[in-house]
Amino acid sequence: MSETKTNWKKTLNLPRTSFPMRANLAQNEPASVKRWLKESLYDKVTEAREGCEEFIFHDGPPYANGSIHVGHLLNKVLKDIIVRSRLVAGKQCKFVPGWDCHGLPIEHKVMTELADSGKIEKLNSLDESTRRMAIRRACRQDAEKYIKLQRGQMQRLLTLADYDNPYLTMNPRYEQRVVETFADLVMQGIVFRQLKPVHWSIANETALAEAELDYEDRTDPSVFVDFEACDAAAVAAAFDVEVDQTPSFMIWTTTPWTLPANLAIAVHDRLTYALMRLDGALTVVAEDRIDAVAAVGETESVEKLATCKGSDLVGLTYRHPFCDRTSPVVSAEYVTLEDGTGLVHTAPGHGVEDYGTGLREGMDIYCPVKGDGTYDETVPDWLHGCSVWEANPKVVEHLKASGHLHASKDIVHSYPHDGRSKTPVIFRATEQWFIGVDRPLRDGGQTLRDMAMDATRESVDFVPEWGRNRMRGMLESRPDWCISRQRAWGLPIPAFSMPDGGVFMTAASVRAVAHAFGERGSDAWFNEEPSQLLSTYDPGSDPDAPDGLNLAALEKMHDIFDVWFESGSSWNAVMRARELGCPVDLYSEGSDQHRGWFQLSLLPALGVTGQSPFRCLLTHGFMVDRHGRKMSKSGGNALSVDDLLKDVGADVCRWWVSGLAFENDIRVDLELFHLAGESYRKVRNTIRFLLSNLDDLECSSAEIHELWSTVSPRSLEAWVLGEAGRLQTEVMEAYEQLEFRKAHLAIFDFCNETLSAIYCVAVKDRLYCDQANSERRRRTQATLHRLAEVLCRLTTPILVHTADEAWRALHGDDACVHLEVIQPLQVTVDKDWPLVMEAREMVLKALEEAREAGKDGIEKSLDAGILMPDPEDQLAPFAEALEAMCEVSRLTCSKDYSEIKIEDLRAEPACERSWRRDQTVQARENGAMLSDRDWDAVQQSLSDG
RNA sequence: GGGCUAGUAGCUCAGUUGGUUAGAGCGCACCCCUGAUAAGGGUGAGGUCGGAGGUUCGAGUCCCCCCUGGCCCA
Repeated sequence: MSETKTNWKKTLNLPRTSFPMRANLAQNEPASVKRWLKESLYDKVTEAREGCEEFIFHDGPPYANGSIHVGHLLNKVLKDIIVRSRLVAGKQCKFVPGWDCHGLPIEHKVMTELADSGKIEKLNSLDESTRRMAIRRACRQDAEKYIKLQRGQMQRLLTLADYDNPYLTMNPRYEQRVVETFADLVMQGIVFRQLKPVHWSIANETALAEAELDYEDRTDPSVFVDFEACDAAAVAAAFDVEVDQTPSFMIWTTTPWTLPANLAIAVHDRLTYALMRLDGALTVVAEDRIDAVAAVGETESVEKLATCKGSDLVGLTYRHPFCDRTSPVVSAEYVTLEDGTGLVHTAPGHGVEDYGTGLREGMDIYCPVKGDGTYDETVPDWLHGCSVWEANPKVVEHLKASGHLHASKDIVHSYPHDGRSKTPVIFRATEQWFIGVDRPLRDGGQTLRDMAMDATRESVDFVPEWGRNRMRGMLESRPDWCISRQRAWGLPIPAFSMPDGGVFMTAASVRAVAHAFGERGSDAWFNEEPSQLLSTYDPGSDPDAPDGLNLAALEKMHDIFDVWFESGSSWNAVMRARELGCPVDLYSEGSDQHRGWFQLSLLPALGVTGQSPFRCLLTHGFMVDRHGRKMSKSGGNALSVDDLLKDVGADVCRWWVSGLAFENDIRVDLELFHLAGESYRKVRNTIRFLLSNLDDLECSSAEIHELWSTVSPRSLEAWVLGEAGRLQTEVMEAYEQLEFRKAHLAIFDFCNETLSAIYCVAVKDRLYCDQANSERRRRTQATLHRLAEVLCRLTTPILVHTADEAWRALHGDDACVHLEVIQPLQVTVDKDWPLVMEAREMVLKALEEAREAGKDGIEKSLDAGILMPDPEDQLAPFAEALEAMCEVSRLTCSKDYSEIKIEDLRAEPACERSWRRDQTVQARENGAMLSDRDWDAVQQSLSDG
């Protein structure tokens, strides 16, 4: 029996293919990468699309530090899907990858390494320029190392980009463009220098941007301090009472170290304040804070003497508890009753709000704290040279001893920390460079903020749409942009100091330095004299040049640009410089870039060009672990990209990315990659089935086209090609709309349902059992061929390796699917197909019921015949197709049947070759039971040898 | 503390302007096939829609409050 079986097997056209079931992606993908690099695929594709409609995309630069993580994987793969989906749609889409190279993280790491290797002392013995150059050399090497590493990893993710010509923010030509962008802003009159409290990292002795801060819990002393009034009678008058001693104003602070810089007490005009007798002492606090203040001081007796409005207190003066000066009570809107005393300690040199009050009241922006976090000589002796953190307990002790301390208690609160050194930052007033968002531009008179609000109102698209509100909310309230840093690893701000203490920097002088940077790199700032840097500068033709300018007397200043200004100029330094197109059609990054790169690209572009650098912003969410918590390296819940690539391969990672609802949080877990692997395998096996039945198809492409394009509208082929056409439209639209998940699901459903569960099952019999070169089989093969091509082209943006592997199996090893463009697919399909599919569902259900009918149930569908009710004679023309789709031996349609009936055909003979029990089965001359079709096929294959 | 955002079957997600028994895929269970075979097919069981109120004849969908995440700020 088994021998006979084997014999029949030999006469069948069974599937055969070199396209393996197991993808072995980890092993095979690197070969694809190598081949594409060797063939210069990126250049080939951009050349092939020369002159086509363009889609302008711009890559935001990742920071050149460390190995890539899953976040990069998501970001880069999404971008690659965007680019490749435009390419397969027939558009030109260039992609220049970039890296952010300067900045604190690299410098901090390099400094740590230098310290660890004991070189830091030698470094500190060098003169300033030499020292900075030594640091810069080490930083550049470090950045280069990681660019190389990350580039390899990104290529391993099968991304297509101009990796031979990336943009690096540390390249001279890039630096030149950044400084030129700056020159334009200087020309607009919105760049200024100002003393201003900024977040200051004591550890790194630099001002920090918001983006460089981490908020962490910290324990600080929370103190309630009495400031003695100068004039008891004036206070008494404000409250309209008599007093027998000098009252105090009580303030509250969690930064006792800022008390030496106190220059005012702020109250709110409309709040009610009370004159209290607390355990015998006269004190002023907000009426609603009395209980809280009394409680924290463990006060034994509380007596309210009188009340007045805050406005009545304004103008009164008080004596500083340990500095020799008197200061005023002032009014401020931000005073609240949420905590403290309702009287706010104000130090204009140490707080943003205090600073605003100080400016308004004409106070000094007094800051006695030096860059290293210690006090200068303007404070009392006992604090000289003391660090602010040491000062906290000292100040508390001093206040206690002098009787000014009402209460002190440690509290835990959220406090800004330097993201890199993990040390707490302070607010400290320093001279910084700013780009003003509320200063009118010389051209047009609008402010950057107004322009940004206008641009984001309607001329920029947001995906998802809520990004608009988010970004506009940020723009509405953002402060002036502090663009200066006091570090070595960065692009110098080309400002010079003059002998009279003034600062020299005009649009023209900045352009001259930009030119020098473009020629010789920004290292020139450290290696060259001002006269060399300004060699192309002509004071005579610079209307902004100060009177009596003496170039020989200039000295270079030491600030560098905030790295965000560098990356925020990329629309100019890359897209305009390389004539790639600006405004750009799409920027796509994580949603944190609403405040980062998006906003900080928008502002300079508006200042320079008057318009937004992007037409659309796409954002994706952030990776969270399996419990929905944020990913952290230290938490040990981060997955390594290298491990993922070894484990599941890039195509599976890409398949996973394409299926994500990426605008929200993205749960990352190894198990999810394995699940993506299973669904990838489904797609792969479906393609494999198509390919494996094309092994013996030796028709020209014209013949194949003729075969599939002329199928009968009622044939299975017409149906499946119609479905494929729908799929192609749906997927291409989804790509266009940036809805990759939709494309992913459509492709999967098509493979899983339309092909695997329905079409492939239906055509197996004819593929395997029909004569190899019969018209019906060839037509089916032509259809499979077409389906395989459609699937390859549609999956090209996602399954980069697999689509190409299949394409090469189809068209030979010299072919490359990545040069392909989607082709229209049109075939006439009968309108009654929905009825047929409905009938199929009903038959399958009926067969299942027949199967479960007990131990005598019909278990194999080929043992069954179907009597199909067909009241309108609509199904009869599809009987052959329906029979094939249900895998039954016989299907008869008639208006005489009232419901689906299953015929038990087990008494009829089965064909030994096709296992079908069709009525033509009979004993043949060789003794075998075969159907007519199979008997013919056997004879044919024998005569063919 | 503020702005934006999310919370629907074990998992990933759909759920149109409020309207019949809340859908899909995966996974799971059971069955078939062994001529896609480390494959393929069929059937089925899973949900008080984060929680509490409210509006309405009717709410996953609208309003309010709360809880738990995420991003960005303070």
